[in-house]
Amino acid sequence: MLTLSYLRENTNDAIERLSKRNIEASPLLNKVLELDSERKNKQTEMDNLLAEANLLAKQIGLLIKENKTQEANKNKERTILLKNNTQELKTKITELEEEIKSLLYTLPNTPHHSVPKGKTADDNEIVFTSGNVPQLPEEALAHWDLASKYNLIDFELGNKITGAGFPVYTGKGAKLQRALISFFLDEAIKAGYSEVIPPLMVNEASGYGTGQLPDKEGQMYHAATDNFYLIPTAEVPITNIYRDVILKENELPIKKVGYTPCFRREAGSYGKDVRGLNRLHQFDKVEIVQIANPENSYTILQEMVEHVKGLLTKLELPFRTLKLCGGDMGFTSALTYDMEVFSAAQKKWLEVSSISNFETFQANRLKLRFKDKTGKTQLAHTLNGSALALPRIVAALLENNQTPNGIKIPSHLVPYTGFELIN
RNA sequence: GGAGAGAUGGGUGAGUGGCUUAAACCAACAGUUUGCUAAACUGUCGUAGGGGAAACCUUACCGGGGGUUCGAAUCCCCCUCUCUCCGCCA
Repeated sequence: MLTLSYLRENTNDAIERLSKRNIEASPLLNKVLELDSERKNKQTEMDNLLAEANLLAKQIGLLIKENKTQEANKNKERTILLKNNTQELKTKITELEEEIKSLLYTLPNTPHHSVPKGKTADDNEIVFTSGNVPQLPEEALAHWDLASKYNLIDFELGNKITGAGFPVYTGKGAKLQRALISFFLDEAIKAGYSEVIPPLMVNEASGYGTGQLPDKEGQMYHAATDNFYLIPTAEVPITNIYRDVILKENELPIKKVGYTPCFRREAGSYGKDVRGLNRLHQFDKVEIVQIANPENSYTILQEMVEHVKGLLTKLELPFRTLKLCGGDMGFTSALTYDMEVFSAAQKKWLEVSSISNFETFQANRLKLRFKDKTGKTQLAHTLNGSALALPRIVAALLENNQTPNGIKIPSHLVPYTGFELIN
């Protein structure tokens, strides 16, 4: 949620930035500012009445002690009158606050000034490309065929146990999952992140904190009896560690990494690019999260991008980095880089990571703040990125590294798998 | 699932209707002293809203929501959570 003070003081800046998302925000912002100033007036009015009532209440106490009952009763009448008036004001103020909040909830984050204009994924900017696209022979197999040829993943079995999008990994397929998870975690720890294993279900407050609620309610699995949500990403529980927290400046940046399964309903995306590992309801992901001083959060974003590039390089996968355009960026992000690997048999770029700076958008909802040098409390910046999401990495590894003798494991991964070849 | 006890500031913890402007201690921060560290001493030390150029003034907040009262951390009702014991169970 954008902060009111930012919108008040930088109205035109906000309108300009939001226009990159193809949003005409000025009518809504004017409405918000109008309601806000009305709220302030009512607040002042109410405070004055309450101040007088507080004073009278104190006097009544003294008067009763001195047995001046008559005067005390006179004051009582006046106080009752004041209280009645404050109650109306209170109701009005609450209404105004609710209205402002519900309007603000509909506004996405303001894009960073470097975000390109654009409407769809086609308008994203390719900022970096690495590695050569492998040329596979005619008879090369897609990963779902390789998965069944070598007994790595059983999609049908998952279908039986749960449903579509819940694969069962078996044998070397299972070991490969575990190897990738350990590799990603170790690399992150080497880069200074500290590991956490968070809960896989979160309560409503956490969902609101990172912005999945109320925006993407339908995308999360919901355990209705207890009103818990299955996490769509480790970002939710890990960032919420710092909900309602005031950090010291010297504690920043905070760097956390966590592996979790992720659960996504993917409502509305059936039938489109869902074959094999391309889109699942449950998948594994290692997530990096940082909480940063606003002064250097964009340096940190670059550092996170470099970290993920390093992972893909070590896995010897051809990849490219995209800077997302305004129209394709997530609701809560100010700047997002996507990482895509090339899956050689499908002949497609697959998104395997999304790295974003949310600036204060999440921190505002989370009430995640720090005390700066001058002793002032201000909102921190939150950032996160996948490092990495497993299924599409596996898809690319299987397809790109297939040979007549089997599938070759990249050398950096061999210490984790314990085998060099899947055959 | 059953029974009981609780929830007060960064922490411990006092506070049963006005003397609370939430005590006291600890932690933290700044300073004095010191060759350095420690100790001691002095001071500062919640969050949010409103007013003000500022000093400052003011309002709300003692798990959450409602109520009683001129006045509530304190009394009443509802909810949530935590702890202890019992039952079930990895």
